[in-house]
Amino acid sequence: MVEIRLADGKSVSAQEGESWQELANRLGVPAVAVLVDGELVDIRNPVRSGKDVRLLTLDDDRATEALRHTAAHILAQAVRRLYPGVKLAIGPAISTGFYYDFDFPQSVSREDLAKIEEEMRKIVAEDYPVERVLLPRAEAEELLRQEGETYKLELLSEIPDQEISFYRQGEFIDLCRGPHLPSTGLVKHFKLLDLAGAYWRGDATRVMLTRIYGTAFARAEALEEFLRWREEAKRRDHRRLGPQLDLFSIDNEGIGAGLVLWHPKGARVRHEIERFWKERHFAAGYQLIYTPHLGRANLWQRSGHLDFYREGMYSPMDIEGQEFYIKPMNCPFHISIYKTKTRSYRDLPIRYAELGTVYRYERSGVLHGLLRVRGFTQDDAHIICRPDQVEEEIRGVLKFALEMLRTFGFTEFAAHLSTRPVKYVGQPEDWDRATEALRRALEAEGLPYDVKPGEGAFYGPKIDVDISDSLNRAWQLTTIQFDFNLPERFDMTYVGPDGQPHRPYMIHRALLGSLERFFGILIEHYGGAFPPWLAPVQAVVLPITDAQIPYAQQVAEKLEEAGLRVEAWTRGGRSLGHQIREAQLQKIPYMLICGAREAEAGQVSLRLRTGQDLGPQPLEEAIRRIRGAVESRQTEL
RNA sequence: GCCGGCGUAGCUCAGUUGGCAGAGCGGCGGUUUCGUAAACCGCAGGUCGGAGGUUCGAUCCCUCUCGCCGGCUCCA
Repeated sequence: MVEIRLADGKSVSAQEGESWQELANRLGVPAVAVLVDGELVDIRNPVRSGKDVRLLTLDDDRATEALRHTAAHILAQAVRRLYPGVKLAIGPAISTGFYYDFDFPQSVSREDLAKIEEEMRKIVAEDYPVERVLLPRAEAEELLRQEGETYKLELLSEIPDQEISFYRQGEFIDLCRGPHLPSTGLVKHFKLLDLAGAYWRGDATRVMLTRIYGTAFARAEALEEFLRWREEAKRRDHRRLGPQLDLFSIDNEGIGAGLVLWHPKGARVRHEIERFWKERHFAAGYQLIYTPHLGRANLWQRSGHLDFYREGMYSPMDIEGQEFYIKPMNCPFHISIYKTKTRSYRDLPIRYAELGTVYRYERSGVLHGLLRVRGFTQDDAHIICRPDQVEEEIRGVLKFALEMLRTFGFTEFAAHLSTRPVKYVGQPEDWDRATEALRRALEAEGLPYDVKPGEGAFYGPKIDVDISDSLNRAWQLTTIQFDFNLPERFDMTYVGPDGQPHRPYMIHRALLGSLERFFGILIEHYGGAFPPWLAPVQAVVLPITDAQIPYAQQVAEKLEEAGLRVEAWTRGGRSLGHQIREAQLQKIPYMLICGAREAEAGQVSLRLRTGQDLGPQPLEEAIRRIRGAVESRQTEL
């Protein structure tokens, strides 16, 4: 007998060898999968004891993974029917749906997706039961060999088990771990989305397969919502909004891929970001520094970059017989400043901050608007401190980071703590102290985090903070990393109370990541409609007829005197509706409308970007409102 | 880099089964002076991404090249 404790606290007992399906039937639950102590399990599997067992029905979000996995199999089955000779690779469920990788005998394009989807609908209508089949290893191998599934054979060779699980639906059978839904008829709401190349096992030295992406949901509304979400993401794409709002451009042919041109409006946003960033850094005890873009080969030799980071660096240039490299990182320069004199324990902590522009080689195919570029400015800083200061410093940085991100309108965070990998430098005691400091800082801030064991860099443990944007997409921004490598390599020291040299701790951190990437994320988060303090143009003055042009100019001057970024649209000949539409498309937060009545009374009619009409009011009142929103750096108008 | 798709006016896009290159928006000139998301008329604007080839003739077909978009393990 097996004792099973259900989520509602009740316990049930089941026969040894009984399946979850039989148990669910006995309890009258229309379950399609099971969650046993947090692990998704196939409903056909034999029962096992568990402390927290949930029988999942189709509409349970936690069953979605099984639903999508089954959808992937239906895709593979359809492709098999339509393209004899195709070989199957892998087809998992992913966070946004599922995919399946194929080796097609012929080339397949997007236009073929409709045909494949149609075949999938037939398979759903045919409603095959999905059976789990356990085969002895030899038989499994024989089956795959018969089918010519060379990729599956490779996967099989890596499975240690002697009994191999397959899933069968109709004429289709696939090597698969599961779990799956009980039948294909349950996959009602799905759509194929995309087609792309993907290396077998993600390895660029191996063959290129064709990957078909799709998604599936239990409810039609959820699928529709997902498709709407995708459309919205497309609409907010910073690569579309950037040129549209005249924020930036990238001239691949004229200048080079991955190199960003900041137009006046984008540069204004950047300036406001930098201004705020510097103000806060000074307040937090950082010292601002500037360092060059080039450094001699021996610098990069000593830092180890030439040994470990060469593929990310550009070829050296020759200057009077000396090799120079353009910098991929700022650290060696910061360290060089530290080393210009003897440092006392009393001098620490030292916090050097720089908006440092670096250049890194990225393969052409991975470049992506502002999010992945070859030249970018890191909001970099290095904290050099004594062992007894580590904890306070880390807490300070984390708190500082969250404060800054909140000001930019991000409120949802998730952190990751990455610990010591197998290959590492430095002393284990240092690693432990550093890791503990990171952990305690996360707890002090009440930040939810997960631990990624062994995921730290070879030179130190780290915290990464992801934000989630207005479309619920996660972006990694802040990173706080210990470095036990460079202080050693550069022999950084401070003189302790004992008069002896000691090795300081060095913490490397970036809060926003890079200004380019952060700007791209901001554009998408706000859909180009920046909060007033960041908006390149904060207000626009619109004269209703040409007679109000002089008044509009006066109004604009008043706003300028109040320190606001304002445009007066005085070219004339445009209807109010036209001007409003224009201002709306440019996402200018405030529109000050001047007609004859307003000019007469020294008023303006205030319209917000949100479409809200606040009506006529004294000019001073409008200015007060706008200044208030700007100075408080609030996200609302 | 690799696989698939795509490059036509400043922008969004039509189009030609190989025969003088099209619209809307934007720009410019004029008319209109207008109350909360597009007034009206006219004009200019193109090496049809680039190079080579096939052809009487290429934006269209072929080859190469440059660039863009989607993607390149969330392990069966």
